[in-house]
Amino acid sequence: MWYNEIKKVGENMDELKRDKMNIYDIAKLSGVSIATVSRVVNGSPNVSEKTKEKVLAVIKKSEYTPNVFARGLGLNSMKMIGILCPDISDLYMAQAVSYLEKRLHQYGYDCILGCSGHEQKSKEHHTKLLLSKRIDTLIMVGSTYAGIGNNPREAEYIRAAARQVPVFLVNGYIQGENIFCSYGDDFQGAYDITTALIRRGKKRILFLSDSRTYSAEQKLKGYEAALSDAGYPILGDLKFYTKNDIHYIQDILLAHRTLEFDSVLACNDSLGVGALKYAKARGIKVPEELSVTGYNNSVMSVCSEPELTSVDNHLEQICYDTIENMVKVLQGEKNVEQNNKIPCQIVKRCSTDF
Amino acid sequence: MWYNEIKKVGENMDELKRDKMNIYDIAKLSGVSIATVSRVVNGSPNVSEKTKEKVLAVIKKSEYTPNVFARGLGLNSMKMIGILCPDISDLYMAQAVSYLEKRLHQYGYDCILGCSGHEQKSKEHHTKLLLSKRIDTLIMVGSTYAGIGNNPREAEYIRAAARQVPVFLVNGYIQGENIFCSYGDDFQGAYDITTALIRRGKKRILFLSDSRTYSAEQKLKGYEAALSDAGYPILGDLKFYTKNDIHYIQDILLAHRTLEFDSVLACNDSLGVGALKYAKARGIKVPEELSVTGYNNSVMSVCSEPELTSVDNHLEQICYDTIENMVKVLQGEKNVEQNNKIPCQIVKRCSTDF
DNA sequence: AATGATATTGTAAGCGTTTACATTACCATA
DNA sequence: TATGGTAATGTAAACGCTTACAATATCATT
Repeated sequence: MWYNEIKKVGENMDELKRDKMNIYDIAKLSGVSIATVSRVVNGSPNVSEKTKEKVLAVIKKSEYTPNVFARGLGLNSMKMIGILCPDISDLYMAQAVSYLEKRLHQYGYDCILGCSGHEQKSKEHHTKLLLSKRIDTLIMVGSTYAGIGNNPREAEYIRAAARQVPVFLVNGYIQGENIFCSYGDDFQGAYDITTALIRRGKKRILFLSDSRTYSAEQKLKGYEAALSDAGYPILGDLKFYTKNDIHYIQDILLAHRTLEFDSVLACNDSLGVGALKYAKARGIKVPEELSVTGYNNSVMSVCSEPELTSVDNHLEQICYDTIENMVKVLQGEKNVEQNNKIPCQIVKRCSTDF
Repeated sequence: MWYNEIKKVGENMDELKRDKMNIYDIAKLSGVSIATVSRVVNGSPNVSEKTKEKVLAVIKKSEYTPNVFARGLGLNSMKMIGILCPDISDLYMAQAVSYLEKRLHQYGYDCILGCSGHEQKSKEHHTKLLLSKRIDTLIMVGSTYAGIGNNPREAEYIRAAARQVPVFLVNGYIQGENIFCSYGDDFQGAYDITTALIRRGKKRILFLSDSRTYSAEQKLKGYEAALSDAGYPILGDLKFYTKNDIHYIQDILLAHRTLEFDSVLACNDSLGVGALKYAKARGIKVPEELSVTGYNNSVMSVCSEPELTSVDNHLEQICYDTIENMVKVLQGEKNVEQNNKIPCQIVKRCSTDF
């Protein structure tokens, strides 16, 4: 065998431990062929009990770990999932990645993380990089810009990625072959919040958002639908777009003195906290004079004073479903749900009086 | 060549695009050998300009991507860094991972993320998993339990890992061969905060912590040193250990009615916010009657009311240094700093009167 | 035109697995 | 004891790259 001529393998196991062992070493030490070692390692049933024990003993003693690169070459998979996340320092996305990783791990997958930032170019670049690592599937965290023609390019590159591996969107929504979405029903969430505010007699609800993502658009639609259903007008000046920075929000609201509103529906908790800061700065009492609601039910909503009424969109469930679907797809199951919408739930705290 | 007999490769490139191309396909299409293709792909200087262009054109047209598994096999590296993070949903660690990933990416490395939780067993398990993926180095985020004999086992398994690949601790501290630490000088941070409180006449400073990590121990020592230097006694009942949960902290402090303190030095912002909630619940005015300081300067410190004075320990710098050191080590540089301590800085906000 | 140096390209071994297929061992049955 | 079937094991090709070394091309000198 060419192999033995290259590596002069001694008989003494202690001596061997120095270098990384390979399957030939194990085979030799246990007196079987590499095929048998491979079978043992991979839990094949076609190995006699005696042989299995013998090989396992050697493996244990020699601290052998199969080379994942070689295995990857043979199987064309390393059981690696790519996770693309615009910003892992964002509380919500970090939470998502945490849930995803946990579940992936339970299924024996590892994840390689790409933090792309929010720019289109950069997202595409990171996607390419992840794909070049021969990941088994790609999970994209965070809402997509697939609103009314807002960013047609995003849909395109995601569909392109889906031609290579199954793509799973966490809180994104794009339809296409090999694309699977799981997301919170933000239309309903915003509808419910708006309705609750209306019931408490609010007339001018400020819709506070920082982006034009699919998720944000759904919230907007829910907000508008609730207003319509209550027979209220939809006012353009009450749709307020700003930067996601607490103090910036405070300042910009302070600057718009003429803008009148009796409540704020913020599209995330950070925006909600910004609104609270504004109220504090102007000496407006919350919730007596102003109701404020956040969104996502993050830890921020519980840091503020008063604590922020928010919407829990069951991120854990979303992530869980994502991985379940992924496993199904990888197992070749047909007819996996491509459009998994999960209901939201209002979490009442002290920034509202309902 | 055996190869051509297996895959009947047509001359028409469009026809080829169906399956993934490999280096033989590219070689054939460009009329060169695979060695030359490899050289072009890896930017070797020993290729004529003409050939390079020709090959690159084919590569582009055929959308060829080198197989990372095969490359990994040959080079015994996939340019992959393992990041072990106890809890990626923790703001501080998520921020760290974000910084690390960004910098790694600039150096052409990808990172595979393992979220281990805080338990020893689980950490060891995840470490093994990461190592089995043949990562180039291992980065461990979060403080280690290497305090005064608190968890001797942790040091052991980290040293074991360091026998396989270089290990980099972000905010951890363990000495050993092949182990490189970068961390904030929390002794100094706590010392400075404590001194500032003392200067404002505080007599009974509550030291609020949730763990016995190296970092927490350093803070404790800084706190005690500052007290000593000011000629103050170190009182056991003022060292308060609790769970890291805002409402739990509020409740437990409320329950300890007899415990008197005029200021709180919290070991992280979450604990600090808990203390603020406690003050609010008891109607104690902050900062007039009670000063509260947090630690880490996270977004939480700016959500609360009043906003929390905190300590910025320059996480970005820590992460940056970590990667710089890592690259040096991988380049075979000798004498890389194994003990990189970075100064902290107080960020004054409204929860203190200094 | 022959020579030698250098630039460019090619050949084939090696990386460590998996697995189809071939071979051998084992055992019950005729 | 021969026979056939099954269980266990082994052999060798295949995965797609890198790279040492060999071979050839190129070109300026003599």
